[in-house]
Amino acid sequence: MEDKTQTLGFHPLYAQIKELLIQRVVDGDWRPGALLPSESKIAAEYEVSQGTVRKALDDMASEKLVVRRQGKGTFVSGRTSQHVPFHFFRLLNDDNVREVPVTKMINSVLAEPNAAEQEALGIGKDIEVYRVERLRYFDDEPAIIGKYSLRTDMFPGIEDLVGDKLANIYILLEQEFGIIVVKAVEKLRAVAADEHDAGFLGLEVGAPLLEIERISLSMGGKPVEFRTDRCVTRHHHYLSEIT
Amino acid sequence: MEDKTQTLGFHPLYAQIKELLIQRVVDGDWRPGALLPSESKIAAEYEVSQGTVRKALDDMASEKLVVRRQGKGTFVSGRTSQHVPFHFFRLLNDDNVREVPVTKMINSVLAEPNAAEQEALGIGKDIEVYRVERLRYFDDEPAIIGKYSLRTDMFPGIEDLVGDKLANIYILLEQEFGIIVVKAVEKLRAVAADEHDAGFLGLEVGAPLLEIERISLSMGGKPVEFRTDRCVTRHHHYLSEIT
DNA sequence: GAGTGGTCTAGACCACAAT
DNA sequence: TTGTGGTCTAGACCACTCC
Repeated sequence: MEDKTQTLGFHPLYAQIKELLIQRVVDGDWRPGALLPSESKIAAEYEVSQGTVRKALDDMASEKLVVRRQGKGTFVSGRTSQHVPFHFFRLLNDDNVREVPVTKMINSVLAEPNAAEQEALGIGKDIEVYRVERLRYFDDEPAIIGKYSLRTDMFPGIEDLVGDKLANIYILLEQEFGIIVVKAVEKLRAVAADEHDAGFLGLEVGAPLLEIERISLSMGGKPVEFRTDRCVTRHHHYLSEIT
Repeated sequence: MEDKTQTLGFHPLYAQIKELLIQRVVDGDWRPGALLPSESKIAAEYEVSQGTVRKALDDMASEKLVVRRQGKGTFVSGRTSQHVPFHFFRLLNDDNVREVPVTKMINSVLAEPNAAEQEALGIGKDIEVYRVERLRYFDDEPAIIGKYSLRTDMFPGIEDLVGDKLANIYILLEQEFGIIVVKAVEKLRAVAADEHDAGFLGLEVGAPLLEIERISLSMGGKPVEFRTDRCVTRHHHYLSEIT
């Protein structure tokens, strides 16, 4: 590491180290859940002090890109290795408990992306998406009807990975493709159930539903999934914490 | 600062410093927006190294309790001094722009708290709440009907501070009472408009509305406000970012 | 006991803001 | 020029995990 000072757009050393480390994860050098080299080894490799590496890793830990454990080491983030399989799932029941829904796939298709998918995923018509529609139950009651779309350029052959594996899509993306989803941006609206919703959810047409549109972003910052769910919020709510 | 090592429930020095500093803000030693002493002065006062103070302040900055500005100093957080007056307002229009609504007060009352208010604010019947109902407009269209309740034990005389000041309640709480709201926990549901909602919002009964229940927490961790809004999401949505 | 991350310290220098 | 926070370094020691 040279070039420690540069007045134009000053870029600290630790930030450069951080970017290099992130790049290596994105490139697949270290898979989700993998153990990174120790601080001192990384410091030696890049010829900086241990404190500088520490700042880079602490930064990454605060963004949940890695997990640090005293006495063990620093690990690439991963839903698999952590105990948070439903990290992005914000629906709680009225006792403030996160129930895990039972999922039933309705259908799936490889298709040219529609306008919404193109915009959300930042792709053109030339890249197909794999679109899955599914119904989810709480306590044998249908509660969520929705679909998600995955880009096939990043996930070739995704359409063949059917079955149980698709129950938790993020674990699948990690295990099969080494892609780590680190952030989700959601837009929420109240909508009236249409005939399609009402039929699957056992409601009257016009019943209020909570619509959740989600764009999931990988560690590299790329949008990888576009999802739309419509949820019955009679006995559940969406939890949002603002700080 | 003595007692630097203690095996049972090890509590690092910087965490102790952090707690002491927070307590001084909560106690009103430093008002919202105030300039804190420099790192070196704090370090000298508590007889620790500057690095330890730095860690405490960095921690506080990451929780948005203080704002650090190179060359100027460290400031107690405050919506007033910052440029984020609608920090907790998550409704955007469909162009992803945060419009500031026009607010019209409907009524206000000092009252014994109902069950929901008691639970949300963690108070008993003995502490009255000041309850304000209001209607908010986007582009002259009524869009949000709701009410908030403030505990009168923390905000004595709040009922006399009517008018413009109540448009932004959090700035009022900072300026008049020195209370800094640092966190909000919101529960969202889709509900059907009742006659009351429909009348104010110009909708049919049964129209879908996004209900937002909010509990606001002060820097000391006390719940200070309980709010319930019902929002028309025809041209707006609620933005939630999950990391 | 060896290795890891976590804490604490001390000092040098840089970038930024105000004077 | 002075004072602030920001970066970088080097070293000592502590707490945790595993062998």
